[in-house]
Amino acid sequence: MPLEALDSRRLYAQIADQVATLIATGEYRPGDQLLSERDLAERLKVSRPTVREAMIALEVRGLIEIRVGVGIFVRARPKMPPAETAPVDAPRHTALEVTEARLMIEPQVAALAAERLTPVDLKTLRALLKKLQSAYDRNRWSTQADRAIHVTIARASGNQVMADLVQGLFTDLDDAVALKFDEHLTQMPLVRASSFDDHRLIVEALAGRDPGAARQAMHNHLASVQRAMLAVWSAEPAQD
Amino acid sequence: MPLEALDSRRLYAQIADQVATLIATGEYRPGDQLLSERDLAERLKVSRPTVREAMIALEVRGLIEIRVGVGIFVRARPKMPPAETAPVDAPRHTALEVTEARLMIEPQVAALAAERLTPVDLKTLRALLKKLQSAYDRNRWSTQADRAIHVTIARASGNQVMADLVQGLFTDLDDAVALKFDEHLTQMPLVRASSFDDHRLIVEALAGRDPGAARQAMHNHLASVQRAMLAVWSAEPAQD
DNA sequence: TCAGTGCGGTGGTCAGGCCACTTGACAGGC
DNA sequence: GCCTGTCAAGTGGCCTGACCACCGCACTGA
Repeated sequence: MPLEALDSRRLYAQIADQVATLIATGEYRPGDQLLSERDLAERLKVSRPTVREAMIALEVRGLIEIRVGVGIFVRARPKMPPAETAPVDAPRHTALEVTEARLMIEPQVAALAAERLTPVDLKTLRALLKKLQSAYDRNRWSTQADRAIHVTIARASGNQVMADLVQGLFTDLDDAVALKFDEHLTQMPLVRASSFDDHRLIVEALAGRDPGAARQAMHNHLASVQRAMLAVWSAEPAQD
Repeated sequence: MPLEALDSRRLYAQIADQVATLIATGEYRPGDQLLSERDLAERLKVSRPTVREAMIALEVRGLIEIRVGVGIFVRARPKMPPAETAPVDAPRHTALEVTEARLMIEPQVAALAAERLTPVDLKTLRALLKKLQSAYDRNRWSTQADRAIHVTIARASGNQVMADLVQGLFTDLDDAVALKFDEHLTQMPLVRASSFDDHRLIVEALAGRDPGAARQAMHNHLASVQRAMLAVWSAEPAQD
């Protein structure tokens, strides 16, 4: 007899594992709503604080999303095991925050890139712009080309740190909310037109090796993205 | 500008981040014992369950270890691959590049923080400044306090993305080269004096809630760090 | 028809309490 | 002197019961 030592583990961990298993096996599918904390507590014969601890553990692990006043939902998890360095709350980086961050960073990066970019960089940018245009001409939007332009500019700055940072920001945007915003872009011809023009101006400023113009162009672009985002948000608050 | 919704983050997350920052900046070192849950609750003016939630979040992240009946301890940093997007090879980010990146980012962050910082943030900054001074008075330099000031400012900006970014930059600096540079700081009274003064001016600008002054002060500081770095580099070329 | 509003459910947080565990001091037995 | 058992203090584990802020939605009145 192995002398007890069975479930000496803390209750919250046992519960968290149990739910994690249900998610892993597909019993709970992305988007599903879990029972409320009160119901879970009753069902599992534990107190609500203990359930909360388990939920927080799962949230930190990125498995669930807790929406205040609404409920607890299974998160879509397209990505790998979350690194421990990851921030505490799961959805903590909102699209709005990322945009604000981009607004602070990318204009500087663009200015630096204007001084340092190579002919190869410029060629790449022009190709991407063409790709953007071809989508635009078909009344569509190429998110891929859009992002590629920004990342290329960051790489052209010659600073690996900034390049990785900018690329990392886009990873944060791989999110239901952000993707929804992209859809809006596709739907609104005016926004699309202005966004396309923004990118054209940015590349032109870079081609002219004019740091000030590049900074300004990038700033204008992201500021208008931010405005559009706020408009969408206030007009149509949420919906998933 | 309606954008805010900063303090709406759950308490446990704020606490967890605060502690995580202290660990990241070296304020808390591996093996150190944290205050007891009860003491933390009292100190932070929150309830014990909230503290427990924060501790569980940190435990899940692998930052601390909770020993029943004993206390809570900072874990020795094992390995932890910094996210899947992070660079694979090690020394890819040089200290010089990181400094250039900081020069582009932190002045903006400081400006934002000047508009948004809370009285608590300011109190924290003043305490850190005092710590910096006490080291300075003994002809030494407190790298921990230095870093903590920068990270605190980033957190005070209210933008989690920027806060995490800045904190991440310091992780990049945990590097032989960077540490060597820090040693140089310790050795050069003039650099030390100027650096101390820089931090004082930055905090003053923040206290005055003057975004322009804060941006300028931060820029001056990092620019002089960059200059000192370049001087050291050219004077004593290689050696790694 | 549609903006306004109230209500029920949900998570967020709190206060206070009891329990089990760990540790270390200390007294008693060898 | 050294072991051993006891006991008290401190810590985390867990519970109860409560109040609040927020969200969604049905209902209501203009």
